[in-house]
Amino acid sequence: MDILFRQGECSAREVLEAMADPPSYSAVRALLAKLVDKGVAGFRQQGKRYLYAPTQDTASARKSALRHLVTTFFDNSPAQAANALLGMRGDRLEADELAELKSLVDRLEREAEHD
Amino acid sequence: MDILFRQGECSAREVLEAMADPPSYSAVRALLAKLVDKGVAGFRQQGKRYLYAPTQDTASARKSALRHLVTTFFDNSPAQAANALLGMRGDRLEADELAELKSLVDRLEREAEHD
DNA sequence: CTCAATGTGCTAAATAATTAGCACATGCTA
DNA sequence: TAGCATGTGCTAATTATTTAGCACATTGAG
Repeated sequence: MDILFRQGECSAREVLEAMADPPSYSAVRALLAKLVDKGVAGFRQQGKRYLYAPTQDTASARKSALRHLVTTFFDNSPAQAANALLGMRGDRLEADELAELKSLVDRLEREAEHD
Repeated sequence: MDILFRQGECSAREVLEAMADPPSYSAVRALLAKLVDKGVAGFRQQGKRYLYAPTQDTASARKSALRHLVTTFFDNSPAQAANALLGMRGDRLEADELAELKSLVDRLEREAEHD
């Protein structure tokens, strides 16, 4: 599923190639079929091949992944998690993203005072 | 593993009880034994029972979980992820956490100008 | 002490996942 | 057109996981 979310629509072979420690092609096909009949993935036919994609929309998948991570590793504190996140270096930090973050923090601060 | 990280050291039965859709007790025992011999979990004996815990330290487990999430869902942009995180409502947002966040954002801002 | 609860070690059977590999269809190139 | 690469549908066999349940040890209550 992670691969489908990261890469978007992809074929059985593409999923296989994206896997860290790939099983056989047959196993990947069986797995994708299982995801489909569990309902978490869907597919469409393009030419001769099937392209698989998650059924859940990205926004809600993101939200539940975040919630899970915050629950598991950060004792239900999103702020603590955000803190750790901003400490990750070496990745893109665009100016507009920063500005947005700043205004978010400001807003949260005002809301906190408000209580 | 998530359960071990969330709850810390726990017994086979506790793991079973914490599982969303629990298999049999035997299956949990087999699973924990497998985690141990894969090296990702360890255990110590307390009285008659075994308490299992992750071998990886919390800090690095957090870091790799974050990295994985950012890669999978946020196109490698920690700022975007932090943004989404701060948008999660209904959880603890302590004043000191906010202050820390604010100073972090400020620091990142200065570093950005610096380039 | 005696008994019940709870834990581990173990095993054998059932169930599920993975694998290799076939037939057959489609797209591409020579 | 013919040949090859790549795709699906399918099956049978191997391998892994899950299960129930046994014997036995330890803990705690009465």
